[in-house]
Amino acid sequence: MAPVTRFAPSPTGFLHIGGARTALFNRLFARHHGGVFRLRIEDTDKQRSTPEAIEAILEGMRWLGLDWDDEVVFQSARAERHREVALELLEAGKAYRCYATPEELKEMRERARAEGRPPGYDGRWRDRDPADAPEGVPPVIRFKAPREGEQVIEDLVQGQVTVANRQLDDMIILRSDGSPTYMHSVVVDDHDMGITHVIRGDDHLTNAFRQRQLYEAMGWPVPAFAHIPLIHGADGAKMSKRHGALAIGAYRDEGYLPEALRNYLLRLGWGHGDEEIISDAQAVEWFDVGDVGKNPARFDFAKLDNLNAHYLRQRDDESLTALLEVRRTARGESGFTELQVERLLAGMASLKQRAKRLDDLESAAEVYLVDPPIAYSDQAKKLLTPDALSHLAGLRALLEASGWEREELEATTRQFAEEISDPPLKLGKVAQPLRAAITGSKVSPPIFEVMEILGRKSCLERLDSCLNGANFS
RNA sequence: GUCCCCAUCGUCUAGAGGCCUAGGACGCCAGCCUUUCACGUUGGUAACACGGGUUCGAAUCCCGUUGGGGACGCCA
Repeated sequence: MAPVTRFAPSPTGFLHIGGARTALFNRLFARHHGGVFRLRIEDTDKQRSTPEAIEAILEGMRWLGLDWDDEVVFQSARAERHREVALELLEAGKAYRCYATPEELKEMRERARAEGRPPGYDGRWRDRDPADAPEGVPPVIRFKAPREGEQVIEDLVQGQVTVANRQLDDMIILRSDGSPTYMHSVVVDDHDMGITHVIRGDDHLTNAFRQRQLYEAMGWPVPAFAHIPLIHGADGAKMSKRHGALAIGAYRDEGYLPEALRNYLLRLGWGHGDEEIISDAQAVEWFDVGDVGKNPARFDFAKLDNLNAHYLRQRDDESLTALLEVRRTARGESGFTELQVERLLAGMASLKQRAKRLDDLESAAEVYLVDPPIAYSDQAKKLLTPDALSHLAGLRALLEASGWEREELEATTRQFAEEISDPPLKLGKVAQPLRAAITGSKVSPPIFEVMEILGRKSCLERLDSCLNGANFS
């Protein structure tokens, strides 16, 4: 039977990096086994769920390239069905009404803790006569969990994990307002959606035991579980949603490519021999959830950057130019002119070799985007000593008559430095100030390439403005 | 407090009793390439948490210690 997996985020925050990895693994597992990957939005908490968050999650999934099958299931739309199952359990004597007040519950927990017992509900309404029900108190419905024995889960990642039933209390499946709780909805939905493999974060492991009890009470087949370890921050602390730039959109904004993030996330907790650069097709072919490690991984931006740089170099120049334009218009600035596009396309090959992220690429691309007079960095100014400026003045005269292919430009500059200049100079002595004058920066792509792309007119303009106006020393 | 899980270079990992004087990648350091920066390339640094077993032999199996993490809501 082909497996059916699902990613089931709750829209109380944005899609974060841990959720993205969970979704990735679910998708890869399904694709690998020729199964189905579904998406369910767990929006049963009406107070905290927002339409913005739902949209952000869907957008994050799409951006990351995590396409899902079938329609998105909204848990809130299924409340009636959840209630129906809860009532069925009540009818069958596998659940009961409980009238305990929040104060009583709190006290129970405190006492249990003080006495060294597992904290939780003590079952005081479990076998009580319904006639004892207090007037006017709406009850919750609790699941009558087995008290003896144990729950054994054969987790695909964690291995066999056992918990004694006495550790688990009678959980609420229907709130006093009649709405279903998460623990209950998940089981009903996973069953109804035909989920065969529940792949989710390690933080749900203990939930699995309770959920297993419910499956059994309903006589439903228990799905396979795979609880994958959580991602930790660089400091080893857990990566909470509050930890700053962790929403998936933040990675996009900082200039990470979805394929780089996918590759990075895949290698967190999973490996395939010595493979580091793994294409989507290879990922589908190689990935199996059983190979996921049990130890939590720390998030390392340096490695992500390295992967991102790799995929940046891999991208074609057109798509990179388009990406740059999108970033720009997203800030409310105008798109590129024809000339700018022409220059970017010509220069992209060496530009992308120098960038780790799109924002690096963007600032490196500035050379081709600004009009003179250009701004000079402090380091560029340092390069433009009186001596250097006089060299540039000499070079300018030769440039006037030089061919403008990069090789010709280099030959001209070399000729000036090594033959005309007295005493002779090393190429760098002239090329560096030239770079500063043309680009306003100490670093850039090969200067003769930049000059070729910029064209004669623009370069001489920049040179003149540097030579005339400026006093850099 | 109760229960559960984890433990190989700084980080991600390979390793399923001899192939391990522990491999790869990122980072870091150095060399080469070079008009800068990068790319590329060559080399280097660096780990089996600790203590007991089991075994002819343990990073790999068992137990304990320590250290990390997670779960214990009418949240999901």
